[in-house]
Amino acid sequence: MKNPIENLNKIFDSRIRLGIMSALMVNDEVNFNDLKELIQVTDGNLASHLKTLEENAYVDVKKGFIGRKTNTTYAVTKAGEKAFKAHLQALEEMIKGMG
Amino acid sequence: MKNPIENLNKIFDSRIRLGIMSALMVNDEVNFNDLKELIQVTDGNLASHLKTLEENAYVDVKKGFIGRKTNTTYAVTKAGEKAFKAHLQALEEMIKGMG
DNA sequence: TATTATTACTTTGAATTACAAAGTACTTCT
DNA sequence: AGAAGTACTTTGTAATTCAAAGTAATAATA
Repeated sequence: MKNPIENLNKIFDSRIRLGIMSALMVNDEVNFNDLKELIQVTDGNLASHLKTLEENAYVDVKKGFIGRKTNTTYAVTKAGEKAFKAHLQALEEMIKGMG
Repeated sequence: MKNPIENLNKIFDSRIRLGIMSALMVNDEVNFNDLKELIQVTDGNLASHLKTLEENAYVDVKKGFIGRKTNTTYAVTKAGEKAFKAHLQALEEMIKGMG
């Protein structure tokens, strides 16, 4: 038997970061408030998890406008997509290893 | 879009507890040292994560012997199996939600 | 024009969690 | 007798997580 968790990415241990990534994998971009609504976190908390993802270059920020209102949207980077897919792969292997 | 993480079990956010559960799902029972080897944790750390799982009634302890040596083995409970399967289900739904 | 609201944060502080290391009790092997 | 193994518990620290409050900029409302 081999270590079932060695290929899991520590960044994605956090359910909130998992949720963010999974939302960003589906949609080309998602704005701050929609993410907040979706994942049910406080804005401060969301901002700090997004920051962690940004620091790891898994997520990009795009500051824009809807009409005249500020609208910050987030999107996964290539690296983020790759890392997340690898994590899912590791999860699948862990589950498969369970026959 | 619905919250992708609401059905994830918080107990299984921890990679180590995930690893323990996944090892116990495959094998009817696994002893302390094999788990330690497999998951690569210190014994104190392993013991405390096992305790968390025991407290949640996801895991049972069986104290026995191999010859004359003490041998403590761990096994998933019915409840643990159910909870873990539900968690995996939630993960799968999260991934599937990603098309 | 004043004020209230909204967006997207940052900062602060507290609580929780995780971890390694050391200590313990019991047994077994040499 | 002494060393080693098993399965812990305890201790202390570090890291993580979180809510709440504060902030700055703009926009909507009265």
